[in-house]
Amino acid sequence: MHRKAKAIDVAKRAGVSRSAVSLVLNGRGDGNVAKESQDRIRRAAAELNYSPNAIALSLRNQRSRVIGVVSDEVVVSPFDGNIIGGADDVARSRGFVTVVMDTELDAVRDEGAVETLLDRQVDGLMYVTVGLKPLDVPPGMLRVPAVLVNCYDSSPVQVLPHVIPDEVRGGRDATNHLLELGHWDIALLAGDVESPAAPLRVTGYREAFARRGLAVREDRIRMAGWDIDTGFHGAMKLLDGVSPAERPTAIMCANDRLAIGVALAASRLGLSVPGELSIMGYDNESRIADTMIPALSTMALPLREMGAAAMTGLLDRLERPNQGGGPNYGEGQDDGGGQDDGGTAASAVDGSAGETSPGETMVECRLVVRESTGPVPAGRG
Amino acid sequence: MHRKAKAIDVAKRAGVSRSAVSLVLNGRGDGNVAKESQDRIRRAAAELNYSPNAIALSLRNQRSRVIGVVSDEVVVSPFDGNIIGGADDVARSRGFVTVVMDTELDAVRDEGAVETLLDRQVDGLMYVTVGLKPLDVPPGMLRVPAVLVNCYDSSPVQVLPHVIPDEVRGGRDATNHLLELGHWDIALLAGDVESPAAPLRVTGYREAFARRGLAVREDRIRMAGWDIDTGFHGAMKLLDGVSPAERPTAIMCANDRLAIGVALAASRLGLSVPGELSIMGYDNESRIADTMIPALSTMALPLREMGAAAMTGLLDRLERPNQGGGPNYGEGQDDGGGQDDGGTAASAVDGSAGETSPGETMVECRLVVRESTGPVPAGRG
DNA sequence: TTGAAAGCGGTACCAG
DNA sequence: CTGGTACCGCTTTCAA
Repeated sequence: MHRKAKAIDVAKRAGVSRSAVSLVLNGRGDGNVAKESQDRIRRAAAELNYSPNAIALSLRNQRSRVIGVVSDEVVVSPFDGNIIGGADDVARSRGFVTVVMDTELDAVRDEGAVETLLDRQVDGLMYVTVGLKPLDVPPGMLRVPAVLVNCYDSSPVQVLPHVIPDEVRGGRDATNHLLELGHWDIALLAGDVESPAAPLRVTGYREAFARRGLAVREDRIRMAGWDIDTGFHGAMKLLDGVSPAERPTAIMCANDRLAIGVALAASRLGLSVPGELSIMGYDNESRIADTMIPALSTMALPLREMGAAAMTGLLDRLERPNQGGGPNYGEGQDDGGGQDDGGTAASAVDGSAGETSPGETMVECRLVVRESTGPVPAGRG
Repeated sequence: MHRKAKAIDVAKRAGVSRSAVSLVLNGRGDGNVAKESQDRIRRAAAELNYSPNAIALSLRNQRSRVIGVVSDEVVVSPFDGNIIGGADDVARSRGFVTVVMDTELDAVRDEGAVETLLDRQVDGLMYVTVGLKPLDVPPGMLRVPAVLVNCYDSSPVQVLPHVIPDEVRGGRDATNHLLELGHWDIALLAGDVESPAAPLRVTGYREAFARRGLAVREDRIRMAGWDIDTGFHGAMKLLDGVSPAERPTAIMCANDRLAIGVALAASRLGLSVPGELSIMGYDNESRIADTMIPALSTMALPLREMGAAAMTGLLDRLERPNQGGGPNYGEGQDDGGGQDDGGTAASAVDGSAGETSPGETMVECRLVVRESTGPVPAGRG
């Protein structure tokens, strides 16, 4: 097992110069290199298993075809990994590679990660978070085209485009699903107030009621955290010792783990799901929602689509040179306005993504109906 | 916002040559550069916010201080991300960075990922899988020091060291925990046969019984998959319509989601946990095991420790040059033996990891006792 | 103590 | 159509 072949090795073997090798292997052989030489070069390259040294290439070309992905905890946490999957798909299909660095929620580390990536000449940067949240954008991110996914610039001036799920609509559609099944007494276990996603989903819930001219009972909305135990306790309060006529006929949860807690409570109380109680999840957590007993109806986050939309927009900006959105090379005076508007990063992904405001792309959540929701019990319609 | 400063900019600003800058910033200033110049250089560097271009550095030094991590699906799946977290911790503490590429289970892509990483001059490679499994090692991995985590070379000659959890011992310790609580009729929901982990955990279960001279009832062991629904159905078969004297007093599950299914079955049947039935999980899945109702006793996989042990071993090999284990540079004849024995990659991590065979490091799982296990019910001891 | 120059592996220009 | 050469940013050796 010898060291890797380099261009000069190929050149020697084919009896030509390095430059010829370069031209041919980059498809610029015709018109510059004799057909014969081309063949010999290609053959030699294949035999030596030659591939150009990406490092040297990056140095020479001043671009690396690498997109740096920094995440707050996408890698180590069980959630939202598919954002990176979706982003990586489109990156690869366009000849880029992504390298991921996870900061494990250490805010100091993200600046370091960005600098490291920048020092490695990444052509673009993408920041991905677990769960929707405002982000203190590391300053380095402004030096190359960049995009935020599942998060948004917490500063008043939004310089970077971002891609987020349409949580309001998600909450509304989830509620609508229940409304359409005849439920009107629908409790909402809504996560905690610190998370930006929770209130948005609540807004959607309210909108769904409002659009039908139905009043929402405020005591049906409970901030209940995000975990199984809080879902359980929330449900017990709603259901335990309450007469059938008084209890909600459906419980909508801000995530699937909450829904597990509710299901646990229901079965402890001997309530059948969805016969006596419908349960709606959120997130469509893989290996959870689909295999629950009963399988959870839920609202799927469009993770892959978000990643894909973000990467598509980023690469579009990258490959459309001198169109703004690129790094500020400092050549020429910074005339006028000053603030870069983020270019046109938005890109529709199979119809489910659309640009909603300059630099903001919202992607629709997808309703997944399984077994945990059903018609409102007789007598409560 | 101008383009990044380079060494020559620092040199100009400090009124010295590029070489002086390089020397000083690499700590080799004393004895080569006048104290005064040193100060000026350092000041200039700070003012310009200079950091060397890592690409140029890699090209020049032929080493990048980057470790490439390729995973089958660690990033996109909800599991085992902490292996990478643990690995990254030690890499950073030793001045390396890790870049992660996920193949999303596409066996073709892993070869490509390895080549991409190699072309980018990574100093070492680490392959991480979700769940213990044999691996067809991509040939490129043999070109630099490399290590396998949570997987092992499927070929007969094991050239690469690997770090895996001690599943047999985990199964044994879990079973022991139940045995110590007085249970002897312990059912085992054991995953599926295709996974290497499942049979190992079963082996541990058998060992625990054997060491106490207890016979295991074969009909108590069921291959039940890995998900909530299969756990539920498995438990229903064990418990539904079975008299208290006949049913197992504890169910041990091969993972935590199985345990959720069991808990669901128990509450549907009105069985209290752990009063009438103890439930034991495996994996200590975050946000699941700790928040279940009741909180799950489980066997924690030593994910961070595995990652840390693997990275420690890898870096040790890397920084101990010409000691075998490094890449074969092809200089000098390949004398004798031929097969690289993998060097001494094993490294103890706070006492819980030990080398068990050449190139194999096993890390102990950790028993986590919570609320779902308790003393055997009266009358069944 | 300092600066000039070579070279890491490529690409691209330019003279032959 | 071909080969020589400059250059990307940095480290390192060597001569002044």
